[in-house]
Amino acid sequence: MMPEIVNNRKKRDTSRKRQMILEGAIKVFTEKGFDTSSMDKIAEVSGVSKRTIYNHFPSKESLFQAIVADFLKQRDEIKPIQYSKDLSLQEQLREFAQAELYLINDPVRRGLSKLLTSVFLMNIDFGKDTRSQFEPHRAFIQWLNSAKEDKKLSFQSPELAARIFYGMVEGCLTYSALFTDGESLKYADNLLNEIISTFLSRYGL
Amino acid sequence: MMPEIVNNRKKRDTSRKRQMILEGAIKVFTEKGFDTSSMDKIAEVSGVSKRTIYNHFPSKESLFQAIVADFLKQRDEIKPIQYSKDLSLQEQLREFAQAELYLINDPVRRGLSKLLTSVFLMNIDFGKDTRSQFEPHRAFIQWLNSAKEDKKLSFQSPELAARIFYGMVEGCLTYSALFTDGESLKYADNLLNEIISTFLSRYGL
DNA sequence: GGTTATTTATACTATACAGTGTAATTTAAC
DNA sequence: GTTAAATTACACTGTATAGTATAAATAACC
Repeated sequence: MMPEIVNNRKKRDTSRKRQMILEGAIKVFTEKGFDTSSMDKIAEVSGVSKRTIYNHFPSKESLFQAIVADFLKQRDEIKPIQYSKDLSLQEQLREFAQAELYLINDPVRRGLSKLLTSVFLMNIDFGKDTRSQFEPHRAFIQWLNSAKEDKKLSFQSPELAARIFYGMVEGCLTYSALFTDGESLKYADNLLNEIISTFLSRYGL
Repeated sequence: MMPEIVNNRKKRDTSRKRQMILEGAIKVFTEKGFDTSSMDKIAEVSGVSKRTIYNHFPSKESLFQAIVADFLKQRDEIKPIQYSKDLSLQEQLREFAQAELYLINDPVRRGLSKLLTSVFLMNIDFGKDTRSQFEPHRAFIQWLNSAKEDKKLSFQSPELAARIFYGMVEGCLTYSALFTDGESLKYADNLLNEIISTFLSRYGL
């Protein structure tokens, strides 16, 4: 954001401090979770005074929500995959899966994924937002239907096939990586190949 | 446990209160998580005085660990599946999956699963215990090898096949149920059939 | 019914922490 | 360099809560 003149008053650019706060807060929150993170600790790690945090965010919860919002926004910027007649199904499925893995390949994003997963699990209110996690299914279902029209796939229910694919990706890769702190990603290539092969064994033509 | 005589002193049976405490604590912990649960609240919900809790458990954390221990013990009592030449693969795979679903079919167990998943995610120390969650794979790998010898299955790597199966079950059913508070279990039958079909499409003979 | 382990009520300590008030200081825009 | 917004240091309030102390009440076992 650029500095603006409002009401004849100078406004300085505060985005740098804001960013420092967000980064520090991410470090602290992902280390130990929301409840056991103190604003004093966040201030210390951010290299910013506690008062400044409260100048930017009215409360600990709003700070957390800002982090969540940024994270979800970042995730939604992942490019949607369109069905392509030119690329093989394998290649396209791999791209779908890799978009899913984007969230857990980087340590910081993985930490946030862990944090949010943990919070969403125990918090009904937040949990509703998680439903949007299943929105990618919609795009994938369209992809499946396109592949079917293109006589490359065969299935009764696209919803069921979508669940199977994402279930494999999440169950074999995503959650596994969250629990092992990325350790399990060593085998990700093998597993992803196997997931795709399995999916195509079932639905391929 | 039966009352015992130790050091010539009478000991009364305290297991009833202990049980009340554990049940109350489970209610409170699963409602809001470890950190935001207070011992006063647990005492109130348990119908027991706070001092009594501390007579049974030296700290909040030890109370929590007692709950965890009970839960994991209960889970380990699930009967292991042996390969059978008489039952169809479908039937046997279904049993494996249903053993996995045992943990999330009941609301209380599901609440505990959510709680522990949430805690394990954010707590490295606890996380190690989670590895034992992958121990079931060992029995399943043996099962896979038996099925292979019996010329019913074909695969390169039993480890990979096992990951695929459990990945599907966990990704499609377990985690889904945790996030939707069991709502997603409505479709569990369809999904389980599809999982088994998919698995056998890939590895069946 | 007496003995005694267990439980309870109540009050308490100590600490951690979210959030605020304020005056001094720094910093960027002009 | 002046000005005002932004930041800082620091002291502070209020509240929540883990864990303790203790004396009285309860209940099980003989």
